[in-house]
Amino acid sequence: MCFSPLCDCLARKQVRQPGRPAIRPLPPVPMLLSRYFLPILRETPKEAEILSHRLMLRAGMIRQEAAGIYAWLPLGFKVLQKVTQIVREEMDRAGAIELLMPTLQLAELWRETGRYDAYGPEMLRIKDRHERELLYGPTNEDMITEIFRAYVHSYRELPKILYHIQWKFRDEQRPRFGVMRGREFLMKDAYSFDIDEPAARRSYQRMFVAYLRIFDRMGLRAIPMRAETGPIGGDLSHEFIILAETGESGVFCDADILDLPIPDESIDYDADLEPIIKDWTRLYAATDEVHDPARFERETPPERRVRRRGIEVGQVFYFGDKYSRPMRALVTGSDGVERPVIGGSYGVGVSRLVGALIEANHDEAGIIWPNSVAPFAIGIANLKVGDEASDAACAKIYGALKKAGIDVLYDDLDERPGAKFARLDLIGLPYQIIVGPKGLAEAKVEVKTRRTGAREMMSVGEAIARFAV
RNA sequence: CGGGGUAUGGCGCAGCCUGGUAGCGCGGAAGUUUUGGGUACUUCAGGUCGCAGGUUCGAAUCCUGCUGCCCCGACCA
Repeated sequence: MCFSPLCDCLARKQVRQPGRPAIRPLPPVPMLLSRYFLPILRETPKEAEILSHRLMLRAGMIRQEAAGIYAWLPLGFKVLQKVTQIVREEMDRAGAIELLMPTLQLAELWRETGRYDAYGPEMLRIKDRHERELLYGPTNEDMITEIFRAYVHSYRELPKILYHIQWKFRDEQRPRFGVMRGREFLMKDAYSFDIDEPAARRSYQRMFVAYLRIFDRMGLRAIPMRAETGPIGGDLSHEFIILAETGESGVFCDADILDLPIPDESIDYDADLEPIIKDWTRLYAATDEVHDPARFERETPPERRVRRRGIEVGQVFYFGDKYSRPMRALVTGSDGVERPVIGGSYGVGVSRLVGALIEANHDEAGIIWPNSVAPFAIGIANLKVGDEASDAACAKIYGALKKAGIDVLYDDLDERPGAKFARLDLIGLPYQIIVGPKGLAEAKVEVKTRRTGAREMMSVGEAIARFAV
């Protein structure tokens, strides 16, 4: 089994081999609960309807500041960072290049594509002190195209995929479901630039495969579903949907999709990705918006027909010269002819993913984080603070795990055991090491796996060896 | 954007109909007690009752306007 702190294969392995510890300590910030900022709510705020929203509020992950606008408290922010980092690593692996564009954009830019007037009240418009019209970016096609055209003029510099992870604002008529449908949200948006349609198709495939890996690393089974392509047409648009009871859209797919293999980290993005895409798009998969019952029944045997609910966590699409033509983002081909660069864009709802992860991973007691995104990998509960043996055992375990570079939260508060159990279960750390006089009387501590509820008594040394490599 | 709710201490709520010094539970502080799944008790702190007007001797309560938030629909990463 792989224990390397630098290896990102662990989340997936853990999902497929439940019960085996796999810790991914990045970035490790060991913490004493007495020094942390973790405002747990015992009762559920009434405004929270959906489960992930309730749990995020109760676990002290977020605080609502306005409709659809949230402050990310330390625990929530840690998860958000871990999700962000996975997205970043997989984009980088696929050859995309990170930059950072501003949240505010000039209206003038959006007028070039006609989108300033077309976008509607969903776009937040602002004026500065000089009465210049600005907007809080709901997306960045216009700006990235502006950047691209300023510097790139030759096919020799292509292909390029640029991305950033930045806050967006869409003034939704009705924000709800906590971070799943906020007005302000964190999104990874990537943009590809190619000389022609076949090349653009290859960029699309790169992002498609990268998306399979991103969600897989978070322990999510995201199903690419053919989506509406808008005015440009073509067959190149997919939504990535994860199955969850509380999903917003109905989902219909072939059960076999759920077992398709995910390309591992050794994948060569420069190779032909067509076979992978074919595998993943061969079987029926559609949201209720584009669902074709007749075709579903024709192509999918009854026992493989899956009818569930799903949450959209990503979308990829090809848009050709929709922006490059009006904005005159032109590149010269090998034939010496200047033509609009061919583009696509690729979004992942990063902050939404945090909510979606909870929707897909919880029980009555609270959240159950997949290892790869857990805010802390392990929680240590000292059931009797002040008891010499308990304090010493906890200190030893905490010190060893900390030294091993593991993200560990040590509950050193002087509280009742019941409160500690309830809190640890609520915040959903994958493993709990429970230390108290009863166990220590037999020189044992208890290691509990949150997901399965399995408990195992072992010595302090064994508990440390279990997690620290 | 249509429809419906709601606004009282950090959180969850009662009080409003039938105006008369603002209450309960949780949480917080101090203490006693307890100690392996949210312990019990005592004491304490904490609220211009969303905002602005109006009616009245007197308004959380009645009237008018505004705002925030939530839910149901149509729309969206």
